[in-house]
Amino acid sequence: MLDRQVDAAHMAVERHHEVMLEHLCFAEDGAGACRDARAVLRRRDIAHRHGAADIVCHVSRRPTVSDVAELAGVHRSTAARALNPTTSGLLKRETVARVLEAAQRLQYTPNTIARGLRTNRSSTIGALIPDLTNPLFPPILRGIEEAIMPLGYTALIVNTDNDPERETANFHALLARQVDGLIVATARQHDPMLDEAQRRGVAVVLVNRGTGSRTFPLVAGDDREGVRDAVAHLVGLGHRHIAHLAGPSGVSTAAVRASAFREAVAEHGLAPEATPVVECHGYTEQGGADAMQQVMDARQGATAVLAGNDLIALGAMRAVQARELRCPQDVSVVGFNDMRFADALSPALTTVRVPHRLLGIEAARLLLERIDAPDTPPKTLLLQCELVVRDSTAPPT
Amino acid sequence: MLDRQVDAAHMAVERHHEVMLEHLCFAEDGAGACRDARAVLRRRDIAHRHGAADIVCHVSRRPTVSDVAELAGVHRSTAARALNPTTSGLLKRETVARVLEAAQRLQYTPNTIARGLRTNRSSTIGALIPDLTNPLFPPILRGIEEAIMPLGYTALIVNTDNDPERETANFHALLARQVDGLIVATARQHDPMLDEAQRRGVAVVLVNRGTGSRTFPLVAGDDREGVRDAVAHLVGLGHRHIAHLAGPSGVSTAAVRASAFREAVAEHGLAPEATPVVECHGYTEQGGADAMQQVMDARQGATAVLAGNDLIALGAMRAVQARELRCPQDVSVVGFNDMRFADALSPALTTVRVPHRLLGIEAARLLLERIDAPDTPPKTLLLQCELVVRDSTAPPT
DNA sequence: ATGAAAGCGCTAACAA
DNA sequence: TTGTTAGCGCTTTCAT
Repeated sequence: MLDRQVDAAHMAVERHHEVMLEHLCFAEDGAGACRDARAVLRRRDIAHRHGAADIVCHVSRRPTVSDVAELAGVHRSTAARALNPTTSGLLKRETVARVLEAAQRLQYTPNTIARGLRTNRSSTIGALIPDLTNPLFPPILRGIEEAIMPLGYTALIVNTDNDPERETANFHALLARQVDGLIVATARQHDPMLDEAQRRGVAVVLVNRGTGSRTFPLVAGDDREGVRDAVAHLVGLGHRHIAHLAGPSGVSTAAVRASAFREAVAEHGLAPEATPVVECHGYTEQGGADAMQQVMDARQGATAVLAGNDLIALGAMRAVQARELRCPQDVSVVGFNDMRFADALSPALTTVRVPHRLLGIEAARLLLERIDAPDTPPKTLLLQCELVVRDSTAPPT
Repeated sequence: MLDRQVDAAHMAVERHHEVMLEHLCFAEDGAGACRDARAVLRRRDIAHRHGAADIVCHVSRRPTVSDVAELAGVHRSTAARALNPTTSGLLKRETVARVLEAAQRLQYTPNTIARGLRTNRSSTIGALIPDLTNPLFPPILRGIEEAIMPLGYTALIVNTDNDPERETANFHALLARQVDGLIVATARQHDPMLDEAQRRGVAVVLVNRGTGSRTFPLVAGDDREGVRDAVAHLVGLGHRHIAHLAGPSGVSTAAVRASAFREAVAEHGLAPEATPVVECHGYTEQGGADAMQQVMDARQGATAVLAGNDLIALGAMRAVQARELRCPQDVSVVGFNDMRFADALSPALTTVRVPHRLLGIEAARLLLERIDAPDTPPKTLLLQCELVVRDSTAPPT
């Protein structure tokens, strides 16, 4: 039909097609009356004038394998086999061609949902993200997408706003959609949602943030190493009073970075009094600004701060500038993550780059592995970080 | 098992439960052998030691309505009715209670996919986004989510990278998942994907970017007004040579803003030679930097530029600084969007704020409307923009 | 107020 | 190589 051969056989099939489409209309209006009102509402009656015959046919619903089969003159299952690359080898070439052509004509697209019901797989994974507007997460999602799309998977992405209630609601929404697995960027040290996931036997991979236990695979940056590099950089510049503006407790990255900070400064022989750790109430600009106020109010002023992440660093720099102090001349600031625009801030932020896109890619890979083999012991993958020195750090004056 | 009350009735139910679970195991290993290998692989055999009875039961698959019904001692359809708030009114209170309790005990979650197959709705919408790492889009997605989640919808989000091939592939992946509708932020003036969507009768709402025709509803910022305000601001500061760094052609926002720019400068009596429009090759920093070079190379230097968006503005400011010129003293720069961190750039960017989150909310509302009533004529909704004056604009020197 | 039964679109074991 | 058949989990009409 694609190549317009004009022979009897062709004409016959052509007629068959029209009849079938008419049949579909009847099915819709007659026997199909059992469909619910919605379906009827959704139907769009697109009229095609068909050549000389001048027959108007209503394309009233999505074509199914059965429609394709009928048009191709084969059985439903044969059509299904032809449409599936893995099974199409079992069929005669000519049959496959005929079915494929029919599918094309009808603009057939398989119904993944129906397939999923049968095969018990949705080819969909869920991604739980604390906050999409935090520039840290989009690259992770890009990585995830990059890894899964070639394999026919799609990601359902949900925000949790660090709100346990939203988190559970979203979690259940994802489960109800039969996701094959979950990538979780919202993990807390003690996380009831993850306990439930464990109980239910859902495949889960954590990204960026971990939990207290080793229950799930985790892909994260090697924060410990990153902190060590950052502290070495500051000490190398001559700083002896360094504060750490830690992320909120309960989040693993905050805990790891804080503990790594204490270790690192100790290694350089700095006393705890000269290296205070202040907890921010969130991985936010405001959190950073508030914490920085405290540091500046303290008796023994720090000449440098290591922020728990770039947003905290930004808040800290603003707090510094608000007091008519200058960064880096009066206070050096180091961030964490190297989020987008870290290099466009004023001053350009010295920070520890975490390979977020790669985090996403590896997490997705691990998840797909786990979906196929749920009982392999959970791996932890720490990806290398890199200190990026820009303009927010300088020797103390 | 949850509340350890020890009375006869409870025990009875308890036994029933165990029997049922055992039954499930048998079904899995015996008659259930027709399940495919995957399903067997996925099953997790969690062993519970149950008190004194010491019975080990295997929770081998997700509970279904049938399981709930069996445990509650009612028919499948009764259980389904009880579980559905709209139909539970038809049942005796006590029956409903019994079913609900059974559901709770089994940790039952409905299978949205199976429901969708039956009802022809997936309660899922698709969102096509050019690039998630462009800070313009996350707030739109947040808005969408905010509007749809309370109604039980979830969003499948895909990136297209402005690549038509990826776009079509993703489009079909979404269709295959039976999305109820699509929110499209990737529209081009002439867009084959949208033509196909039109042919297939998919519910679509455009957000931020429109097309040449009025086929689909559109929610966008009132760019024309925003541009007018920006130009008035620059003229008010005394600028008489203003360049526009336009977005890439083919994208509606670029065309609208450019045309609005020409209108606005004409209204202020500025000659076309004094108000050149340079097209950037992308809504990117690099695009902005390259275009700014051209402007600075031109004979008649501009004292101010209106950028097509904030990324272009950022690129422009960098190009200015790279030539040892200063912004705003030598060149004033105005952006568009007021993306996140626009206020943290150096200098803080004067820009036109577009209410992105609201765009998302309204687009989602419109889409839900359209899903229920596909034949209403498409509306266009332009939301008000607001000029935010910061430090990147000043009188010419 | 509840049960019986059919069917959404697809796949896969079995049969021919 | 292809057809037959059953069933995934859910909803919904019809019957009781």
